[in-house]
Amino acid sequence: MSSLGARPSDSRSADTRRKLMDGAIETLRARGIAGTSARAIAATSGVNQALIFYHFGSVEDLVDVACRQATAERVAIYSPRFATVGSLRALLQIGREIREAERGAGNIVALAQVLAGAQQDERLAATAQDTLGMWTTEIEAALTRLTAGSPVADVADAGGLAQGVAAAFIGIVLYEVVNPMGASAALDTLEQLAVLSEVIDDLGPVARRALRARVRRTKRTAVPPAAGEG
Amino acid sequence: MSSLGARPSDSRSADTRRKLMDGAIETLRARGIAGTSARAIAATSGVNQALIFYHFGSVEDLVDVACRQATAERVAIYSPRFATVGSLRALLQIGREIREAERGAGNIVALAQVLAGAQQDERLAATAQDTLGMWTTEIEAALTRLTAGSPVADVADAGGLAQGVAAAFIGIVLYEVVNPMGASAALDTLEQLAVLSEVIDDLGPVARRALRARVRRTKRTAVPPAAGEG
DNA sequence: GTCTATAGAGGGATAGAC
DNA sequence: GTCTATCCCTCTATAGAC
Repeated sequence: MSSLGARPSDSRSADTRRKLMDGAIETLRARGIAGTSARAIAATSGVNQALIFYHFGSVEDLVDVACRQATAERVAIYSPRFATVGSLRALLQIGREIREAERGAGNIVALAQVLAGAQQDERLAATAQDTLGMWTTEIEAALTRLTAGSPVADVADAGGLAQGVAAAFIGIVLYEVVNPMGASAALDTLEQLAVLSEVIDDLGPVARRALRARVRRTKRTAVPPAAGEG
Repeated sequence: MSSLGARPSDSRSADTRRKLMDGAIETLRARGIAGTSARAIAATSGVNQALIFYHFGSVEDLVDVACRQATAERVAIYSPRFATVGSLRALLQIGREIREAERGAGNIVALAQVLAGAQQDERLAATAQDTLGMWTTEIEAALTRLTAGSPVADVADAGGLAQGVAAAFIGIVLYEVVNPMGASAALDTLEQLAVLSEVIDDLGPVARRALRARVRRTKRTAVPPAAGEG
């Protein structure tokens, strides 16, 4: 109301908070979990270092809030596409686009860093669980819808598959910096496995029934030991 | 020869180097890439901090040498099994056992930390590339052998699949701390996808030929867009 | 709400005694 | 080859001026 005196929800304050949250993600991306210090975030944000503690209490708290916010925004962008995607390959295509977009903006890379830090820090573990959960929820819903009635659904439950896909995605993003060609090949392979599932869905009813029966039978058998083992 | 005066290759020196290499891996596992300092490694190893710089030059150099050595030793243990494994499911079973064994010793967890650090550090990137390469070489050889003549080989090249499997494995190991149940479900799902490939291999020649033709056709078609997209 | 300055802990790396 | 002691840097977090 008054032109002087900042209110708690002042736009200047909100602006500072926003700059720090963006700066935290950018710092995670560019300098990793080990390099994400209060000083580094402040420098990236163009904000005084002491304001991190004034607004968020600690660096960890800032990282937590920033990741939740950034991930929620990213997921919201892709959510309509997850909800309407028409095939497993198209789902993987969304994955490719997210990966491409993230090469610039870098939110997945930031999440990967948080996940690495989560191994030693319960605070970061909670952040990682919740933010990754935002993605897996979308993926699981899409997978459930797309595999309904397919023999693939007999073989893999959507929840486990979604978590596996998300974890694999993180691994591939990390691996990409080390070996860009390898990461590409890995994604191509995932896509081709999706082709396989489409092919299976397109089989005639007779072949499909035979396949389904065989899946049930094979799932019950033990893993055959390798040659030379007891 | 003489009982006094340490030679360069003295057993005491070798012992110190060994303690530091083991300590570096253990520190990576327990405290993460961010917590792997010279002081922390020295404390874990029970060795004076200054000896890290005397023997290895820098902390990064020690981490590099330690990872290469530890990974080579681990790979050597599993190499005979990779070489004789008889099915994709049995291959995944090896993966499960490695994961179980690593939960205690922690070499894969250490590699995951190096991979996270590799995003910002070229030295660690080289370490990560080479050590992960030791694993993917084994996996690729096994996959090439196991998918020879199978329709799966038409769909996924062994190199890309091996890199994808290794990257996914790292992702799952990282995810495990955050969500143990989810990581288990992810591995179960991978195993069940392997079942699917066995089922495909067991199809009769007619169904197999049809499958193969359809794979070729589908690989050429574009991804159908989701509803509501341009 | 934002800033400067600083306390106090921990970091890499080295000098020099033994 | 090993150890102590130390330099100088960066870190988190806070106190206090504005």
